[in-house]
Amino acid sequence: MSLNPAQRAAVEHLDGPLLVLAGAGSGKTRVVTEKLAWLVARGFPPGELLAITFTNKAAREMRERAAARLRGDAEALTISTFHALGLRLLQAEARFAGLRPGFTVLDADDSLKALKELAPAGISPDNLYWLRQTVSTLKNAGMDPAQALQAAAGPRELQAAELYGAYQKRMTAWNAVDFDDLIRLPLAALESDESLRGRWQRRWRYLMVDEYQDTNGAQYRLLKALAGERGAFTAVGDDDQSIYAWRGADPANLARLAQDWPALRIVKLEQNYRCAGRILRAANALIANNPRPHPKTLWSALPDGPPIRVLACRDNEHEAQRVVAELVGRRQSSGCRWSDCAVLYRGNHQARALEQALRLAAIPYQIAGGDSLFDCAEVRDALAYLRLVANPSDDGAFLRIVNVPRREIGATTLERLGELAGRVNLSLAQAAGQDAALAALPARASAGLAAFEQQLGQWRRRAASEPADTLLARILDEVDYAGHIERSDKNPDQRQRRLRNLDALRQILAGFARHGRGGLAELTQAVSLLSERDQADQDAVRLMTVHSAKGLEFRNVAIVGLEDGTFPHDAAQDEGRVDEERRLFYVALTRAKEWLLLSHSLRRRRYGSIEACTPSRFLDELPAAELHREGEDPERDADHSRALARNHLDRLAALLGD
DNA sequence: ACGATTTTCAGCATC
DNA sequence: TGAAAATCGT
Repeated sequence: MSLNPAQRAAVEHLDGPLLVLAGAGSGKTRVVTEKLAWLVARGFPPGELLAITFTNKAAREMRERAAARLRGDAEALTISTFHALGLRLLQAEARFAGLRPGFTVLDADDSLKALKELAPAGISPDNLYWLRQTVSTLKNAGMDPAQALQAAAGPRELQAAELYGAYQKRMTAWNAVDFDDLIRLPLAALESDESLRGRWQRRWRYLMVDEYQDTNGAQYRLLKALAGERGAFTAVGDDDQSIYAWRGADPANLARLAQDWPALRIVKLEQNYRCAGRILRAANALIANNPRPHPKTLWSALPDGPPIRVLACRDNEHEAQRVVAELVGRRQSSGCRWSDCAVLYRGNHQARALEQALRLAAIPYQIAGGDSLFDCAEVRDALAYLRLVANPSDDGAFLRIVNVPRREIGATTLERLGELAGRVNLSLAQAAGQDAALAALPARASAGLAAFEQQLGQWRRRAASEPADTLLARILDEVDYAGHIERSDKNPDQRQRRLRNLDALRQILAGFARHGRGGLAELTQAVSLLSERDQADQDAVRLMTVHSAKGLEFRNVAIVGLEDGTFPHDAAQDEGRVDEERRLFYVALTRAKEWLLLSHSLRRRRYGSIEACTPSRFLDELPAAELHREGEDPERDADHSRALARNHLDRLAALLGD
């Protein structure tokens, strides 16, 4: 299949900066991979091409597509998330950021803990939340603590700036950075040092940025610093799919491109290769209600497809049952797999009713999103052990596991140890290895600490020769972590799950170790950036929020909970936020390739009480001619019950057959 | 210091 | 409604 004219123009434009406004399903990933291939064909060494994405998943997918297209050349490409790129810069230029090699990358949880300790005692959660948000905003504006202090406009801002300073001081002491620093510190280094900037600008001769509309201020400046005057880059994005403003994404970065590079060329990709004609017309009509600086009209050469149906249901249980019944019917009539079906919703809690209905119907399902492997306490504990082995100054890791499993080292001991460590400018783990510090503590406490320190020393010696996964297994065994799980968790299923999680982590580490390069420090740094969810390729209906469906496509899509207050969400009252809700609904609609089902209920249980609700205003923005609105239909429900029963019997027969 | 009970609160979620 | 945090009672 060849490229269409717009795609070709995007691929072959080399003369100056390019912004590709890629509509939903317009073959954006294809353009990116083709462009990489084209650049290589034009004589760009693959090692000097850089493609930036936002998620590890997107990076992995792009790497796969590039490998399929470019074969061996793909290995030399740099395909990386913004944060992994920042980490790479920071590892290479650690001293510019005042870091020692082998620094730690703290995840959100650990950095919050640090912040909490530095905030005034007894601070209200609201205030803490605000402070954390503000510190993060300051960092994403590229400000350092001194600049933040200068810019502080009121007493609250001043408090935030002071907290930022204390926090950053602690991070330096820990030889640690947080996620925001992975952008901010390389950016500060590049912006302040011209020769450094020149060096990195020469390192990559051409840049590609995916999902450009999701960039925040700091990411934009990083891109600008790397691209430099010559503007050798292609940014690919879709302003109509900008749904992360609440997370700091700044759509104004689109306009900023044209300001900073007047030679910017804009190419629109408007042919959609994904959605049936009807679905696309509905999506176009909806998004036309938004203010749009670069209006696009998507068109599709695909057939119209089946009608788009709108179900009015009694309540959300009824809604879930009807949607599930429709999926059963759709599967039977179209012969699709369960995994061709997705049910999308606005908020995670809406999954519950669907889950119940699917379980009742014995249909396999898979809930995407939610908790990743790296959110589990046991995995975080295990990583903390490795971090501490790799980096004795990692106080965060030390505090996390010094008493897990129990070593009779309580808060009082740690406070004393902290004091002593601070006085001689050592980390907690280092202080625990000093006789002088130990002598100042009660005998029982110092004995426990000394024993722990000794164990650490042994692991550290092992770490030189042993791969991380075996080392981890050894550590967990020696501290009897299994026993700790046994004691702390009463539920046997939970215990099983925890052990499995640890095993999964070990396999990930083994995978990393097999790929070779890097010591334990590099490895723990890299792992802390992962948040991969194991997406087994099972044949199951996908349940997910619209946000997590972005970038995906399914033959059959149901969107539930289309009620005012749910979608658009209550909290999006002011117009600007309704626009983003509308884009979100636009994203939801354009996930569907063939079949689209929309549903809303007339009553909804909300915070315990039941209330009546009206259909989403977005439904009225869709062209009525493309919709089949259906109320309750007892006859159809009866049909569906029969279909469900048949489905049960089929499954039973299949089970017995095996 | 811990487990049981009461109160509170409610969005999406990347690295 | 239900989960998580806060508080109570030992």
